[in-house]
Amino acid sequence: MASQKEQEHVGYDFNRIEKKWQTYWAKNQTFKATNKSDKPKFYVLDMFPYPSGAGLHVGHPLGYIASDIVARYKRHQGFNVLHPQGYDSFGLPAEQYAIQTGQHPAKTTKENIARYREQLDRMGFSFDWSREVRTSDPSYYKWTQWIFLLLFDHYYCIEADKAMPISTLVNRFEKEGNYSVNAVSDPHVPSFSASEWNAYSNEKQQQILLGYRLTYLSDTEVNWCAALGTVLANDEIINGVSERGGHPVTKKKMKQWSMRIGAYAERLLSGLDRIEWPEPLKEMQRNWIGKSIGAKVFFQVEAHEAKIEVFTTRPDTIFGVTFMTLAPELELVQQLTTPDQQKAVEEYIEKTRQRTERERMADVKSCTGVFTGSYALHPFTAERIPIWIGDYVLADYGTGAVMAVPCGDQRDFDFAKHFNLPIKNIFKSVSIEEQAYSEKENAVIDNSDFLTGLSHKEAMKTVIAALEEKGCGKGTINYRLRDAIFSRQRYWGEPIPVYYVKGIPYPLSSEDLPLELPEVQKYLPTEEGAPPLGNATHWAWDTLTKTVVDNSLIDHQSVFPLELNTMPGWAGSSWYFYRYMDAQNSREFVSLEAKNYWQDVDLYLGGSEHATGHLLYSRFWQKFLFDLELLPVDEYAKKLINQGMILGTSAFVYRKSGTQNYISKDLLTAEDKVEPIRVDVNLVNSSDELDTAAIQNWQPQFQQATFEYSKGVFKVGREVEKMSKSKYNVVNPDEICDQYGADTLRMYEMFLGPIEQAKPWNTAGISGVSGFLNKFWRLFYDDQWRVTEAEPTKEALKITHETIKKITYDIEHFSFNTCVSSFMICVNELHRLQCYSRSILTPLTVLLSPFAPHLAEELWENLGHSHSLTQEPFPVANEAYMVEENKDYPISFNGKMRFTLSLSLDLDQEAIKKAVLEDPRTMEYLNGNTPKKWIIVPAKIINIVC
RNA sequence: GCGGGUGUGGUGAAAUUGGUAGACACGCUAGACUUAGGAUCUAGUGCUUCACGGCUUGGGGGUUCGAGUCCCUUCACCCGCACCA
Repeated sequence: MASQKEQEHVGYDFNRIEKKWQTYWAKNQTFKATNKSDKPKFYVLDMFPYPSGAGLHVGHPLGYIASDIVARYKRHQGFNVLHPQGYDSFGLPAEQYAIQTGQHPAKTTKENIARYREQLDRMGFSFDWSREVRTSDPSYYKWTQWIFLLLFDHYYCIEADKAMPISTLVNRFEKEGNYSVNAVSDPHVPSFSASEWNAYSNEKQQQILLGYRLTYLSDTEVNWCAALGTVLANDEIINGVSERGGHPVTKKKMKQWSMRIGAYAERLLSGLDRIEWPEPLKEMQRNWIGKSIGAKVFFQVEAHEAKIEVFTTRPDTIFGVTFMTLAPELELVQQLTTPDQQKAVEEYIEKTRQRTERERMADVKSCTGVFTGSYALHPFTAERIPIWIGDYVLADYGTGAVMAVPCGDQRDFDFAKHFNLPIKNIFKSVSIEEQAYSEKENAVIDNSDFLTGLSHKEAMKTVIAALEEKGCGKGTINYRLRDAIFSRQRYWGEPIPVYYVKGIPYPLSSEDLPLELPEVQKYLPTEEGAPPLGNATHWAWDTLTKTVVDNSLIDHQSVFPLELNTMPGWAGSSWYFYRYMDAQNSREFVSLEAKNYWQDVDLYLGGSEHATGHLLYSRFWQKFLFDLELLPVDEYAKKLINQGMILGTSAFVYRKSGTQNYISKDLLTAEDKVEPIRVDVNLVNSSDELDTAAIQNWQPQFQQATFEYSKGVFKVGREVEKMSKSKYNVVNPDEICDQYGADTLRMYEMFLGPIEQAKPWNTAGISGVSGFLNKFWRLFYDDQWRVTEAEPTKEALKITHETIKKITYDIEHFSFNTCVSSFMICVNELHRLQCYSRSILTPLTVLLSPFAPHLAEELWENLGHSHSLTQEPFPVANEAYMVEENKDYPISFNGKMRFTLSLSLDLDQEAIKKAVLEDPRTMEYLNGNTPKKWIIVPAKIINIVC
């Protein structure tokens, strides 16, 4: 049998061993975590995968391997480890597959999950599968919907700086109106007294309350992707096109659910300082939140009731204002436009509306705008300031209006130059002939009435005080973070548990959750253009009659009384790490005992691509649930590591234009006109040589192909890019497991390089790791059992303890690649020393187990143990074994005596000091012409002190 | 444009606080054993030189007895944000 022959030279039978131990672990529930333990807890979490139809490729397990090493290591260290896994199983691909094939997304999702599970199991991960979650499972999304209802039922109180029940807000409105209420709200909420509030109709009251709720329904300018038929969140758009599919995105006004994440902007920002997340990722979140400190200024419009509110970070430059610019989308624009400018303004608005996001972004340089015909009055000088509109001003940042100070802002400067508007210099001894002067530090304000002569800092203070006193401005902090759109026009997502009466949304009772997805005939929008759930009319009425107690509250006139949109992908992933703590609980989202015991995630592993999506939204929900005292901490992950992506190495063949003739890469010349064509990387060997026979069966287009070989081989071109099915560069972990075994795959992925680095997959080096595991095996077996009871030599002890020390240190620092190297050195040494001593091999087996768990278990059993080594204490290095008798150790000597030994032995520092001072070489150094700052401690000193 | 990161042999990469640069592995070269194999083992392998030696961490400069590591400057590549007032 071929496989037997293979095993013969491979050394150990990984197929048998891996299957054996995977079965053993499953049967004995070896990795099941308990929610009660005397041991300290440790929670290691992976970002759960979306189960796509393509299955796992070798890039996916990278993070899982790293986290598994940590989980197993921590178990050895005596921790009660929670290491769960689940599936983020709502999502677009399953739905698009459903549209094409009519297969229910639940069915394909289930199949994909089964496939994922099979692949994950093969790699020997120590997941506690009894805690598995699936976001698309009603028993899970029940609680996602429940959290939605909580958000609906709360508002953000600025005084308390936390979320509070909407009922307390209603109480205040009834007693005092909203004049003194300090809450985060929609800017359009009117001011009212208690008597006005009490006189409002229920609809009006509900409308107002929506302006306060942490999730709310509003007409929002959204990113509409026509090709996908849905809206997209800002983080789902990359370079102006949809992240998924790369379709164009335009602005559109729609009634949408949003999440008032802006209320948490400051806490999301300050919380970053308390968590150990990668600095670049924190920086990304800081940028996304985009805090800027400045002021709001109100400009009275001449001969008009309206005031224009602007936000500026440079109120100190207010005397440099020569015009104002409004975003074209602003409603105010209609009111301000004078009759003779009407036509121009309308045309301009229409033009900007039609531009896609991408066009607008691509075209940053051109300067466009129109004069509205109106003027504003300067708050201090009452000068007339022309009001323009221009699409360089964004409607959804700040107030959508800017006071233009061309001398201090380059964009205002360019606009002024382009439209020949005046430019006034308010900076002392600075030329603004060529460009604006945007420097803050050295600016001295000039030509500015009471601000003249002040520095930027002083002027800021003075002008804000003056504005506030005059009642035409206010110091303000502005955030770039925008409220997150929460509605998706999709089928395969959590239904939003809301019904409508006269257009006003009311929540379903939490008793009636989950609101389950209905069966539908088709997964496309209805003919009226409503989302797919619009196809399930009977479902809507059934739900209402079953759940809404008061029949009179049901709007029988409505065409469709239930919410048709579903939740976005990030809803289910924003809290799943708490569900793992108590996954089976049907009464609570997580029990008090479970959350109090596990508290939070100690180590979270995942990709940095979630920086401004999942990782920000989940922090937001965390803080909200913390405010409600439903969670014990307000940051859920103490430490986060971004594993780098494993990239594919695509292969290309070159076809001579217009022919079926392919030419080997090394024969290509610059004159050749060729088209590069991707071919399956599995048909190419590690020397970039293509199997030209196999490729003719791969795709029909190659059946007629002729190949121009070079020295008998056909070379392909290579390019590193993202691993993806469509690029034919996917390497399947199953194949690696078949050929080398899971332990080899695990160690090789770690060996590839630092965990945080992106790196191309390359199978070439795997034989080194495979060889190492066989060498390890051969310390135990070489035709026969060779473990001895002999006392190890000093040398063997030294290398062993050095290895233990190094690997412990490296695991703690997530430097798994160097761990593998240390193992290799150790095993090579032991072979050289012919050391097969049980007292050496026993600790090494435990040491290896986080990396190559199957092999370690097998060897452990062969060493005579009847139980799994999972809970075995991790070996501890004894550094006394590491001292070499005839080696000198450097000690640094920085003026003062300061000892830095490469060993952390518990040495008598005073004794060393004395010995060093007495050593003749010390005086030699100290008296030498070139004073050295470091000296060598002779080995004998260490020996003396030891 | 702004913010962040990375540059070390043919390749992936090591180098705890500044202290023998290139550990470990792939690849390559030679050899041993072989029922000739993608097994195992030994030796060699940064560049340069016959050799002694010299040079070497993208380039240039600085601090230091000593710099891959710290500082300045410059170049290249990667990632994120992008008219944010």
